Amino acid sequence: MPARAATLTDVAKEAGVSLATASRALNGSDRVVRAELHARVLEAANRLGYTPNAQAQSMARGSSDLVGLLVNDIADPYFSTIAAGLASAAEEQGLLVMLCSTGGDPGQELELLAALRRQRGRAIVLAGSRIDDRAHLRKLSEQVDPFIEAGGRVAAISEPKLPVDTVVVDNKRAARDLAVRIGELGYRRPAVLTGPDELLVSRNRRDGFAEGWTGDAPIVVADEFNRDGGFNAMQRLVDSGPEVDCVFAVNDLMAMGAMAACRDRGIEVPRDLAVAGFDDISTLRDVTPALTTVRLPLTEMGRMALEMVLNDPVAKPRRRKVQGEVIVRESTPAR
Amino acid sequence: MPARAATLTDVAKEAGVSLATASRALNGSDRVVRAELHARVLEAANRLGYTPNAQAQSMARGSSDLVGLLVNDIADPYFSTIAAGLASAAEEQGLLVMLCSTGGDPGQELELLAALRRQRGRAIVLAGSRIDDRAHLRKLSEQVDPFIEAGGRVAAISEPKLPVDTVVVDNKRAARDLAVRIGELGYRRPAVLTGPDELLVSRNRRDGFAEGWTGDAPIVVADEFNRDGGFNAMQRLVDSGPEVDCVFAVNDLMAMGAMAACRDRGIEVPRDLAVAGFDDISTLRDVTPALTTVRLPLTEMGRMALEMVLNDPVAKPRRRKVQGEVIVRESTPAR
DNA sequence: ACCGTTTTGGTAAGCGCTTTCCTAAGGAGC
DNA sequence: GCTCCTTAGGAAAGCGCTTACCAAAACGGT
Repeated sequence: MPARAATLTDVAKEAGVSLATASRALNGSDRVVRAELHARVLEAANRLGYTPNAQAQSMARGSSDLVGLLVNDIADPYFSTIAAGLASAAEEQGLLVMLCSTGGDPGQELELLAALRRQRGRAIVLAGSRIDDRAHLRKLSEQVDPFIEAGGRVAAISEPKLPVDTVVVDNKRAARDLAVRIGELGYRRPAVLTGPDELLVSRNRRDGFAEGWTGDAPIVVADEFNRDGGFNAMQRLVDSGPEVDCVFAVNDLMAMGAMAACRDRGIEVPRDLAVAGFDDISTLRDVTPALTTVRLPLTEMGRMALEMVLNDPVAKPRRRKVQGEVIVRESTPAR
Repeated sequence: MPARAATLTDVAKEAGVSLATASRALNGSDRVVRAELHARVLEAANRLGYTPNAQAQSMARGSSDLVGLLVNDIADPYFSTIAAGLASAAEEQGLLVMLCSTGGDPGQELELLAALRRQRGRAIVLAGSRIDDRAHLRKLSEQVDPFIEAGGRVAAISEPKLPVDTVVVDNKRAARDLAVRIGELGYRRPAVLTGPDELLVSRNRRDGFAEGWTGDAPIVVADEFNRDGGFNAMQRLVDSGPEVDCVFAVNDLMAMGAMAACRDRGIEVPRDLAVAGFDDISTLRDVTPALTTVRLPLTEMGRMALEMVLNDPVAKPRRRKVQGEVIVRESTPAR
């Protein structure tokens, strides 16, 4: 028993036909093979348990059926939901997804992007949050540009900082809408728990909220862009003791952290303090009090990105704006 | 400007050396290249923006740096956490992960497994929950066996139904432990919300709980293995109106659904009814009431699977048992 | 000065496919 | 019966690499 898989050559030999015929019979081609031979080849392939070698096919055909997906953290429900959408769309197209998780580290992001490039996939989707760092953006471009130059396709799901097709969430506007609704509900003194300043998502959500807010400028507390960041930011906010009747955390995970911090401090949500989040993570839809948030079509965004990246390339990068929908729930009752 | 990436041949030409020398200089080899030539090649590669073609390398070397990961649903936090662990371990090894999400459909699983096989990755990790279906298991084996025969490696994270290295969660025992704790806390009439009977995880958790329970056999209500399943099962349980003081949902998502159903029906958790889950999904650690559950080292399990699958193959499939840890929280207060 | 070892660069044979060309055979048309 | 198409199989040239294998040069020892 050979420790190697059957090759097309083996199949051809077994069927008593030429390599070319075997190829034509098995792996779709416009050329027709006589029915009898066709059957013989199929049978031989079956007998040998032949599976085409996709790598060799890509080489020979000059086109691969792999697409790369680069996310900040696949364990984060935001990204895993996007990934699910993209993966299901990819599957429909007969494509395979190569997944990379950067951990939010720009250096890592570059390295993984390079790895993805090496694989010569058909396309790469960048779903990491963009960081406002010119040097890093330039380095990204240095990877992305030649890949595109060589016929690869790239799309992003993020703030539109790279000159590629981008699914861009209108964070600012959604946050503005949220601020307006919060105001309408009768709140007067909001605080914003935000992520690091370099993170564009975080910044835009914060700024959007501030824009939409008509009263005094909200207090802003920054920390990490995750659950613990929300927890810590909330603690600091409480400790610094300003009067606040409502807290907007720039994502649902931070909001959960914030609510946990409230619990620790004996603050009851929403009686003593209202809380709102952003993203509408599905896993969190059943928490109590139900979280006011901004719903994003995450699955759809994954699909859209794949669709864009497979479309015929156009000279000018497309932008596809996605609007978030404010969902008011119990965590911000009318005052 | 050519619409194709620079190849090693281009680099060799540019540097005025042979293809072999360029290869040796750029892509690690035991053969040494004189410093001067080495520098010249590096420079040329740089000038041309050369990126090795990983597919071609795999072909030539006869070994790839891709590993496949097959999960039920990457949007499910259970799997996305495992994926995160596996991805980070893969990254450390310089491997790339190909991700497939089956949606729990066995047919899909087979198809995606075939796709993964075609890619001739170094290894494949099956993280889907095993279904108790001989025919399907046989079909899986028909894909797995030849892949292994041909030098591929396969591991699973699931119930040990396939003859491959497996990370197996001791679901039965953990559920038993949980049942014991629930009993100790003073509960007398538990119900179990379980998934479909074919799903082994679900069955083992249910059976384990029953084993550990010393009183009358718990009522069992089956539905889907997800949030909505928990919701529906809970509704049915309530409507059928038996006396129950505690509900064990076989995973956290079902538990969340169950709690939501309780809320709908005006049942207060944990005052009127206690609820426990399984998995300890990190996103849900801050819900109120805090959920009693069984903690699983999901990230670690992903890493373990990769480690196993990269280890030297041994004749006998290894089993690496993982124990869950019962975490009692507010949702099951002592009575 | 000579022979046996190291270096170290190059040549060419693959890896498993697809696809272009070529050629032989069969059919149509007159 | 002959030419002109059409059809279908096969030979072989790649795709972009790695890696035997070979050969030339440099080196060491005597």
